Amino acid sequence: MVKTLTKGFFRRSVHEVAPDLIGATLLFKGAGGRIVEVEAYHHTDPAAHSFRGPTARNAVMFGPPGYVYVYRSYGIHWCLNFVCEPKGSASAVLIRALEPTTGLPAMRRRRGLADPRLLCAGPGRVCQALGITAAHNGSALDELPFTLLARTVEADVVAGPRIGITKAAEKPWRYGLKGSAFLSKPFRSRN
DNA sequence: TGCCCGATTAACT
DNA sequence: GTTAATCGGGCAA
Repeated sequence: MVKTLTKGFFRRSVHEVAPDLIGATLLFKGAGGRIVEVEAYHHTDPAAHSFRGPTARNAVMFGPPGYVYVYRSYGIHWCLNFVCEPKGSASAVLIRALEPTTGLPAMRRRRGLADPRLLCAGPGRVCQALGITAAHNGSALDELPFTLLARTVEADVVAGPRIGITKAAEKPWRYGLKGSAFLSKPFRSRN
C-alpha cells in the first residue's frame, strides 16, 4: 500500500521537505513520475521570489503549506513549486526533474519528443510534459488533479549548488537522486 | 511609464 | 561554449 502525501508532509522546514521529496511520485492528470531533482527556496534567501515580501505573483508562497505555486520563467516557461512550512514563512520547493513512469505517450506528445531522459529534465520541461500552467497556481497537492505518493524505498540523496541563479548561488540547496539518468544536470561527484 | 533582468530552453557555432 | 526567444515582475522616476 503506497502512502499518499498530504498537506501535513509540508508543515516542516523546506530544507527537510526538499530532500524527502526525492523518490516520491508526482502524478497530474494521468501523467508523471518519480521526483529526482528539486531545489529549496526560503523567504530569507535572496534568490527566493518571496525574499522581498508578498506580491500578487508570489501570494501562494505566503499561504498555507501543501499548495502549488506556479510562475512564468523568462516569459516562456512555467515552473512548479510546492509550498512548505506553516503559513507565512513563504518557502517552497522547485520541482526540477522527474523520471517519467506514467502517461509517457501524453508527455511525449506535449513535448514533441521521444527520449524519456529529456521529457522532464528541467523545471520548464516538467510543466510542459505534464501540461501544468498558471491555471493551477494555488491548487492543493493532495487533491485532484494532483497526486503525490510517498517513496517506497529509501532514496540515495545528493546535494549541490542551485542552477540558474546569481544570488546566494553557493548554497547547496539543490537535491537529487544519486546516479539518476533523468536529472537536468549531473551533480558533481564527491570523490 | 520605462527599463532591466530572470529559479530556462533549444538551436546555434 | 554562446545566444536568441519572449514577457511579466519589480523598482526607479
